[in-house]
Amino acid sequence: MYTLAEENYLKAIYKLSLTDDSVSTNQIAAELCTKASSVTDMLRKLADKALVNYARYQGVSLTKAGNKVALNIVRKHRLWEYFLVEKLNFKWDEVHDMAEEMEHISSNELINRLEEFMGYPTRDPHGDPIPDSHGNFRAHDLKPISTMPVNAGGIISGVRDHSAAFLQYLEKQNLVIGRYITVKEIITYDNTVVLQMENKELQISHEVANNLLIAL
Amino acid sequence: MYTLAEENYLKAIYKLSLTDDSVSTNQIAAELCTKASSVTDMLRKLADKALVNYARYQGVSLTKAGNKVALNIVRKHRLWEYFLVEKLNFKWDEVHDMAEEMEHISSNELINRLEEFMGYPTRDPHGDPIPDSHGNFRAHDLKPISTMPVNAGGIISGVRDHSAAFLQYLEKQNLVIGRYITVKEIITYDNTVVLQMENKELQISHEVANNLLIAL
DNA sequence: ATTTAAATTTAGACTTGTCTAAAATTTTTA
DNA sequence: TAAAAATTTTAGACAAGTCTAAATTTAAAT
Ligand SMILES: [Mn+2]
Ligand SMILES: [Mn+2]
Ligand SMILES: [Mn+2]
Ligand SMILES: [Mn+2]
Repeated sequence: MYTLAEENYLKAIYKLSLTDDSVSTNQIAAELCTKASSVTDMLRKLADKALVNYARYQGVSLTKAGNKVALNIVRKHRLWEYFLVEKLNFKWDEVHDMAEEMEHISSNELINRLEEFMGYPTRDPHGDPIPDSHGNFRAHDLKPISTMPVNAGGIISGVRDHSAAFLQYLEKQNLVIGRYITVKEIITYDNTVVLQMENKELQISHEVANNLLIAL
Repeated sequence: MYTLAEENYLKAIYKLSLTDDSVSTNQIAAELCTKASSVTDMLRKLADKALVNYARYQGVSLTKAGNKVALNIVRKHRLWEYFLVEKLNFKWDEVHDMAEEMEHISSNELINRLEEFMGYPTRDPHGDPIPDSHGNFRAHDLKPISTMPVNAGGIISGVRDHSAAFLQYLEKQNLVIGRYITVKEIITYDNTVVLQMENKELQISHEVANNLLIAL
């Protein structure tokens, strides 16, 4: 239905739209590791197909149709990531690039059957919600550990940084999805957070605390 | 590593090489539903990359390197088909087009894990052999039913025609992989073959008998 | 309110893969 | 073996997607 490039642009705009209302040409270029001029060309094409609202120099947003396409790609990406981790025993830091290819397999019937095969999971390995076949999902309220007060506790439920390096660090420290932690102390000097975990105490930098999400 | 187009050409040449020693431009064009001029262009590129032996007007064959690439694509195609049928409950006539896309997912680690997950199957849903990770497979000796003499028996083990229409017909008649049949009679008028199956007698046309394979 | 800087778009070019139409080569047939 | 037919290749064009460099527009700073 849509080309690989179109799908990647729509997904990038979707992702950037989560934090910004209108998305800029340069933001998209950075997200896709491409050049602003290439982005402009594609935005014209997507606007012609009524997938984005675009007026030159004014930024871009997804139309209803564009949002639907983007959500379906996100759905496929996250279901394949779940498959790779739960069925093929990959680690959570290994699956992104593979899912990046697999999300473009066109058949919706295939992805629906895969979803059924896996028992209708609602979160991918990184804690991100998996849209159902109608594009609906429950966006859970998460906040970074860096915003928690001393003595507050919660369950690790997501990450902001999906890089392999960060995920590997978390895994090593046992900071994985589902684990309960409490904030024991915040060191004012550099905002290092001292966490109390099940059996040990652990200090994490503000940077890490800012990228690790807790369920409200 | 290789583009989608390159992979499709290599696979087509591989397939055609099974019956012919040297493959012609027109054969490839027919196989890929493209034009002879497009094929010529690609053959030059593949020859530059040392994936095919090509001298203009002389036909083409795969080099060792090209054969290895082609076999890996065939391996992926057949493992994904097996997955779709055995794990996601698709019918054998529904999986080809999906596998046609999935065979281009690049990760070999992924396909090796998938193979392990499924218990190292050796045949795809259509009876075709699945090459292992080194490209080795046992090419079984099969012959069409149309070559069997009266009273000969054997196990249905493969098909020559992979079209959905043919596969659906076979399924309907219970002529599926693994079933034992004997040739009861051959009607000389039009070479219709009368089969004795477990519980019933069935007449199949010469055309069908020619596309349905029995293990020797 | 100008000037400067940053962001964005346009112009023009390039690559991959495809096509049609014409030319060249090989194969077939007479 | 020479003409006819079929196959294959070349020439030239096009669409998708990308890039660099230059021009335009918007935003920021004097
Ligand atoms: Mn991912
Ligand atoms: Mn994810
Ligand atoms: Mn197939
Ligand atoms: Mn098959």
